[in-house]
Amino acid sequence: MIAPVTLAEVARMAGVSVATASRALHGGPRRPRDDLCQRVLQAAARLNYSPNAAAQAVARGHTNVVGLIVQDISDPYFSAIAAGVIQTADEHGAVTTMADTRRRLEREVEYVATLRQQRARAVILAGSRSTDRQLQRALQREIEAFCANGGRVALISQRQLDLDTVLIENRAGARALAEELCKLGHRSFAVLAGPASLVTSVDRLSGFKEGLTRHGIRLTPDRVFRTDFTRDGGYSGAEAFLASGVEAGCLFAVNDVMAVGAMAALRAHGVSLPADIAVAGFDDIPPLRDVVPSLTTVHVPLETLGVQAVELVLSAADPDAEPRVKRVSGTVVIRESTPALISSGR
Amino acid sequence: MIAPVTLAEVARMAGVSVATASRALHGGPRRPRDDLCQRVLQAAARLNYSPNAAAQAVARGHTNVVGLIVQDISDPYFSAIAAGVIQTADEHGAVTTMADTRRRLEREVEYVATLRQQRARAVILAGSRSTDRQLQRALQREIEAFCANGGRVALISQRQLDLDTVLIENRAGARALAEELCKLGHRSFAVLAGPASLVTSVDRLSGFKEGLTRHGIRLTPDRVFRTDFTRDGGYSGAEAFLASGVEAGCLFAVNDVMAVGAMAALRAHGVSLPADIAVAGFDDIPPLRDVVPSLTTVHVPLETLGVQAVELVLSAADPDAEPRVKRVSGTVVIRESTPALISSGR
DNA sequence: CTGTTAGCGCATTCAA
DNA sequence: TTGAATGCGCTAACAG
Repeated sequence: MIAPVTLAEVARMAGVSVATASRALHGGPRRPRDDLCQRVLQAAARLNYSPNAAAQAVARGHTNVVGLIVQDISDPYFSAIAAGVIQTADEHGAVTTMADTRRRLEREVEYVATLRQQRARAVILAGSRSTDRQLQRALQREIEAFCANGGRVALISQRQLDLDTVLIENRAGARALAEELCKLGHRSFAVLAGPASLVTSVDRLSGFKEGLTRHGIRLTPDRVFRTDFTRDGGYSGAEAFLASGVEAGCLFAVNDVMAVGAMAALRAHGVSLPADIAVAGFDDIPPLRDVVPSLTTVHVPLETLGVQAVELVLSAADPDAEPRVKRVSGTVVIRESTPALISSGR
Repeated sequence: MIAPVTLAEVARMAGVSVATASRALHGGPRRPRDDLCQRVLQAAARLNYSPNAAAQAVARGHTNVVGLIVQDISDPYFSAIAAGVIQTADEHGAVTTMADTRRRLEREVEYVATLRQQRARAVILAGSRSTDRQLQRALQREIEAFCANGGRVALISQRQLDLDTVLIENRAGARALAEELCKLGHRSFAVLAGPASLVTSVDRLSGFKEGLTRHGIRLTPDRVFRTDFTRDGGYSGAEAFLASGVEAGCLFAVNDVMAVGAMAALRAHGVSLPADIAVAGFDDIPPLRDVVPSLTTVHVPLETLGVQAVELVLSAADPDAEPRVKRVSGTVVIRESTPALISSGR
């Protein structure tokens, strides 16, 4: 391992001081004379010089690293968000570092700590917040420490901890979906919900209930099946639903991956879709385009979520101004999985 | 932005020198006396000290950053690999930085350069190599510069540039697939291939041809449709196939996302699957579980690919020993999309 | 076993 | 405009 070329070597070859070399390379306001700049640039090129980002960070006091923490990068929900984050950070000349909690929310705390060590310029926490107070406290402490050092933080999900956030209107979206389904003539429902500790799941569930209530329908507890917030969770949840004997004309899974898993389970058990039962999801993840029957859902501009989070976190902002909130609403998209019921009388 | 707590402050509070504080925090062989360690640890805790990773990197001469460069993180192929990389890097105490070329292979060069600035410990290039000589040269130059500084590099795809690589046996996999399809009784084929500049596509196509040849079938050029290596590419490719009037009983898409897109197109044009035509893909991406009819493909352990790449790149290795190659073979998985033909006489 | 000292590579203030 | 000097936070030889 040959030691990398340093600024000093470039300066020497160019016959100038390191200060001049530094300034020439930066091209800022304090630009040296043109001919000197040329010499430095040439020397740098000839030596194949590459500035040491770590050293720059130490000297300058901050990095250009954006940390992204997701729950599961192989989930299309998160990979879509990640695409937006990576792309946008890159456009801003920032580097994206990624951590994956594998759905173990308590690990978010560790990762924020790691990012603090990296002196990341910002961290973006994507995914549902937890209802666990203890966890909230721990995360808050860690984030405060991070922010105390000048770091910026943004949440993609719910407003919590008083931070910049890209807020997804889960409740309103689910409510609207429920109403649309009712208008389609559906009257009996069952829901595949995620863990009670996930705010996203809680919000979507309660929003859905509200929507039904407006149409005089009450969703009894025995019609709510809790499982993992994943495709497999949807699968087993649907099986539980089937085994329960609950009669429902429409099954709402609180997110698309669960809905897709549920459809697979239903199909595997001889239920034909959408003839025997209607199914709806939430998120409108990209791969949904190829699901058959096409799935009714609530569209959320996932990639945009990532873009906005980066813009929020990278935009110059008063150190302690009010946290900004970008509200993102979902749009109900009715597709083949929830056909209108002729008997609805509409 | 309050300046972060430094080691010096911790040392002062603990009443020891920075060297001692550093050693106490590291817990290496040169551990200070027990009581001193305690004092340091306590001071660090009380001050909520967080070591400056950038400074450590500068002093130590290297980072613990692993850079991952993918073509498209929202493609399940890459997100699965990324999951493996992130997870494994984390287990090794390394941080993963991610770049996404958005399928513009020439950007790999830029990203390697960026990673060199970060003084990343290693970089992993996932995705097909290019057949473009010029591009190969540029990338090689950049990688050599990176390696000259002690960085390690691993490729996930094809052996190229004489580097450690997790090699996917595309040709053999495609060949085996073709043979299996023939054994199933299929006799007329068409292929949806990617750009001729992608080695992965080229290899799979030629492997497939070889397999057919062994069964006395020749794949004429008019039966090969070139499109993008994406879901949409598969969609439009299938449309081109349909429009061409080519008769084929089985359509092979060189990767699963293309196959899925193709199935959508076929279906949209009134072709029923698998009755009217058989379809096969390659990779066995996770979301394939929920495709109907289930897709015949060549299974590749994607997440494992990422794991192995990290292990390759993070394992102590002689600086200039022979590049290591981990061969990963694909396994043909016959599913519903390619039913056996009764008329095959088997 | 602990403290002192000298860098690491770079940005930047302060003189010249 | 340019250069010399200082500091960033930390690690690692070196010395006591």
